[in-house]
Amino acid sequence: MSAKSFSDIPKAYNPSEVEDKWYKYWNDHGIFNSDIDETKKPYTIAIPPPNITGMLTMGHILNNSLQDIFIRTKRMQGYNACWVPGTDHASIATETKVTKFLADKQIDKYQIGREAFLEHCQEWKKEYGGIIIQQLKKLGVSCDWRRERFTMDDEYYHEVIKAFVDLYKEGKIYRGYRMVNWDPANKSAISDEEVIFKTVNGKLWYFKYPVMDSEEFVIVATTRPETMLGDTGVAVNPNDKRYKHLIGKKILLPIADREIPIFADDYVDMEFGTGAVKVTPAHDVNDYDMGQRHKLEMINIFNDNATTNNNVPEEFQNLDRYEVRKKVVARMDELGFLHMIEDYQNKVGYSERGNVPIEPYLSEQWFMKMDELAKPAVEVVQEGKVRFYPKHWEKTYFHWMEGIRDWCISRQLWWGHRIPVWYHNTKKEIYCDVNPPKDLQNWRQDEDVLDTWASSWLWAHAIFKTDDERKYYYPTNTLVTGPDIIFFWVARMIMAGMHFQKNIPFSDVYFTSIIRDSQGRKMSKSLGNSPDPLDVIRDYGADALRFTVIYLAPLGQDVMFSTEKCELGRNFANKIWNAGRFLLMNAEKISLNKDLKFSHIDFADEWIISRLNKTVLQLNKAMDEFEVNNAIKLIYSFIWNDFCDWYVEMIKNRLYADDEEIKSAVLTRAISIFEDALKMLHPFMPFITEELWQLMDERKDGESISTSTYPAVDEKLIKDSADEEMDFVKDIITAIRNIRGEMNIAPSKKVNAMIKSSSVKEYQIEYIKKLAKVEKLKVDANIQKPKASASAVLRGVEIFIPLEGLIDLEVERQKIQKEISRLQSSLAGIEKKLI
RNA sequence: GGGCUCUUAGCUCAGUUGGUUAGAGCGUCUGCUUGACGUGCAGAAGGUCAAAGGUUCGACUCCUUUAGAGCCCA
Repeated sequence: MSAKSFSDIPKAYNPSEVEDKWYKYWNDHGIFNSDIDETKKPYTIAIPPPNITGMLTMGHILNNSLQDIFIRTKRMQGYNACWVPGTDHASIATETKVTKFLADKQIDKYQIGREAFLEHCQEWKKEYGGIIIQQLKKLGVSCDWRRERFTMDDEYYHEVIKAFVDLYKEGKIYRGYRMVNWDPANKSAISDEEVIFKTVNGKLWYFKYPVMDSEEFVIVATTRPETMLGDTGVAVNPNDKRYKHLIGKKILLPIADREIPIFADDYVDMEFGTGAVKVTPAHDVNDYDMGQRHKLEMINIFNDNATTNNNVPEEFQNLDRYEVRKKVVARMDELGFLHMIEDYQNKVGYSERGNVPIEPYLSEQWFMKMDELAKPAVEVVQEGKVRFYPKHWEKTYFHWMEGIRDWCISRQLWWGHRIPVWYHNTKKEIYCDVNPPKDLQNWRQDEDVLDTWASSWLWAHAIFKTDDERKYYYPTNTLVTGPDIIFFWVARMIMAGMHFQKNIPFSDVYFTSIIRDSQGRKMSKSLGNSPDPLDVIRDYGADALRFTVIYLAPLGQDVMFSTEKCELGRNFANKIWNAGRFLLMNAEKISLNKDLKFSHIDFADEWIISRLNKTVLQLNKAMDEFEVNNAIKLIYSFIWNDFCDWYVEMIKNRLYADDEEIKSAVLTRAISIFEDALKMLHPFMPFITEELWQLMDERKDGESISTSTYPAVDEKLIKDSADEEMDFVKDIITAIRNIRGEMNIAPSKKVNAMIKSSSVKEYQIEYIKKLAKVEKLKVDANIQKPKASASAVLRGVEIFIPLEGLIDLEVERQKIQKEISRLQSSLAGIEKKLI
């Protein structure tokens, strides 16, 4: 065996030259591909499909680095590792984007119609939808790209429609006129999970409502005065003495001139406002419930874009909800019905995508019944068949599952999976099937599409096209995702898995950290505090970025990231590079011989071999427990502290000596240990490890560290005695270095040292001399401390270093005297304070 | 209002089932072109483990309370 020439290799590692080369190599040789192989155990990951409108963020970097670490580790450990990539169609996001894109070209979505619009969407997807995938490749992710899926691919589309039809036929999907969260910007319903509550500084308006056949008024407080136009009742608490006499009476609603009842309901909080509540059943969820209980009229006063409709007096019609608010308040004031206005902080629901306040709105929507679907999904987590990391997310999961409400799955959009329901033109018939009705001319299809999550909840199994594939690869093993989509996606995927596949979709869920900036703020586009990962990769290298993010991200903890922190990863890469460079430079002069790998072994070799095996053992344990952050710290410390700081320094004596066989044995062994270190590190930093591994030996075309054998642990080689001996020697060396530092002995000056001990072995002395820069080292159990010497005591031995001639004793004496005075005066000061 | 998480060195974080002297990286200070590496080497300083109480032979670790920060749900 012989290593490649290394003389012209630069002192500093340059990632950009290396990364693209190996990514292409891996792809060209199909390293990442996986096919059914019954002789191997599969290990499968389904990527959380990024949105086709998305751009690579630091969140993606963390998430996909983790998946790559898992999949590469298992691949090297001999599993049939399969990582399926893909994207989702992001109904609302894409439709918003394409609509805007067309509007910029003066094209109106409604004028061109559904079919033409969808063609534009497809084109847009072709043009921009793959950007994020290309960006991901820069990170080095080892997906099987032949398997790339999209949630609107034909097979996937069919799978989504089939799921709808099945659930419809089982009675789990129904259509209803219900109150939903309406996004007036997108003119679509959204699910509860897509509503984000924001605290806003608003007002509380107090209105005086005149009681009929009485001189009295009831004062009601509201944050949304405009909805009074749709009021159909006033509610009070049945126990409220203030209003008891009014229950059953009527109010003449101002402006609308409508007679509405005063009634009692337990829901009303006597403490809030005046204790009397105006009730608008068509525009508030709680009011809706009360309206149902008391059979109140429901008057919808808004159009789908949140302007007023013709259910309000003419002069208030066709106004935006905030304009009509002003107008109502002004009119109430004119009429003398405005009692007062207070400042008030309240929480307003905003649409996640549209970023406008949502409107509780009555409309015809499709819902999925969730209680029965949730049950098995709760059980598999309780039983530990699906495990969460960190475990505490289980509580959040159970809590949501227990209070789960029916899922509004219809969206008033065009881009997405169109609901497979047809209504007969003349008869009152509904048809639901994967295939359209045969006499299509007599039917019209439901206009709505499905919520994107109602397609991606099938992801874990729908990515596999054939039954054979599903049988082999499903359930997948590990899901890596953010806790922010635990309800949106994780919970629903478990439900889908249990319902459609009668099996869990994955056994382990790793919830990632949230990446924040150095001030702890969430990274966001609007703040502009998110670095572009591609810039970071260009400046530091993908390996350095991956390393840094993982090093900074302990399980379950947020990460404070800033680009400069990538120096950590870059420096580590450079360190490894130079360790490799050292070995290869020696390999140009020393011939290697694998037969000598375990010959001429001394305690330093035993120690590093012990450390290696122990590191792999701990590493395996950390990876099994998903402690990726611990794992990388183990590797880091093995490579930098054990291998570079100590072992490499310790083999130099033998490498620069004369015995060719010893030289060969030592270097061969060091390279072998280094190769194992590269293998351990490869899942974390794939590029630099591949580059060095390729340089360390002649490799055949198509060979890769990715498919080499993962280091195996030999527990017999883990020797506490070797660790102890090494620690002893290290402590002596450190103690001497310490004295040298304290005494200001120039590093270029050699010292003489004496160790009072009988336990220092002859063969350890050379190492101590070399690493502590000692000229003469005398070891004896009966040494007396010489005059004018510095000393240290450790582990039952005493070390003396005669200082005469090395330093100016008078100068040192003065220095020490000065220090004594300083300490004495500071002590006196402290004692004074204590009295 | 309910739930979850966090508070350890100047900063960002580790700290395994309670057990000698609480660790790392960055930053700071002192030295160093020592035949891989100044993206480096050697050495050093720096901590009442948020506060109080409790359990224990022993608490950063377990329990209770308090204060502060963040997230989720209502």
